[in-house]
Amino acid sequence: MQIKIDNASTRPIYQQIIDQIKRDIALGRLKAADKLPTVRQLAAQLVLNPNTISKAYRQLEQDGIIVTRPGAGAYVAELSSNLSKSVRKKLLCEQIELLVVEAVHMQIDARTLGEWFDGTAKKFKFTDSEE
Amino acid sequence: MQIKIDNASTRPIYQQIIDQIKRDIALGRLKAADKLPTVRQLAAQLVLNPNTISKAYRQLEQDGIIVTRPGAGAYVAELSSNLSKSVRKKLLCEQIELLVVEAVHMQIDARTLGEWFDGTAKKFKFTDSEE
DNA sequence: ACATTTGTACTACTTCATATAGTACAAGTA
DNA sequence: TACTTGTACTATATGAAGTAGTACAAATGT
Repeated sequence: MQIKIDNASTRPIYQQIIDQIKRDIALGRLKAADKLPTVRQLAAQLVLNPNTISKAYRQLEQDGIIVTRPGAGAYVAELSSNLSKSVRKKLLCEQIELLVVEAVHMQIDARTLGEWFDGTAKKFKFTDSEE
Repeated sequence: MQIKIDNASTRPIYQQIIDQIKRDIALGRLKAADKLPTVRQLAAQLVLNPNTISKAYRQLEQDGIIVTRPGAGAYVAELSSNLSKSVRKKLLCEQIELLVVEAVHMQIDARTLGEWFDGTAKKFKFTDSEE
């Protein structure tokens, strides 16, 4: 596990850990059933309090991203979502709006933003389209 | 000004105000030189402390989104960005990554996400492309 | 069976962001 | 001059974030 904490960031540490684990899974670097570092291992490696790692793992388990078992460890779960399609669309579109608003205020034109979007999306392992 | 505060949201109130003013500008509902509500007006309307509104306005002025003058009021500024293109790209692409990671974990395929992205972007008034 | 490892739960504490409350002031407006 | 407006300041209360330390139940390895 290669996780980097940016202490200058306003983003909470436990959230940065969540971000990077979810990112590694979405990139395909972590796959279902892969073992994650133990809470104490990762805490030692990042020089953080174990409670902070535990908080990140707890949140990831809550969201169905990983499975944890005391004594065994933490493992990547199968991709799944218990949310309805409409709720997922609502959540994502809210995030898309914030992104687009930022782009407009940065005076980035629509074509350029679209290119950056496509270029970024290309790196990730999406679920197959249902066609 | 039509601003709605979601008290159930984890997003700070002053940030919600910033979000919605930037959104209205990006949508074209607010244009350069338009007058914003006074701090005390908006505080009374939303039943909030004037300091909270002031914090939002201060942040917006800091980001060059609005111009404020004591005695006169707050006005929408011209669109501009003092950031280099590379910094803007970095900031936006980080936000795009977070969005795409969320989409992958929600099992939304690339084509669907692209459609939602285009559909949302279409509503906003982008800077013209330089072609 | 036993010792170890692992995630979890809990309390206590510090620090910082958020939000409110109230006052005061300088600049612009009428 | 009287009023409005954004700003600055102090003080206070609340909650999140992070650290520190202890304890416990479940899984593992021997």
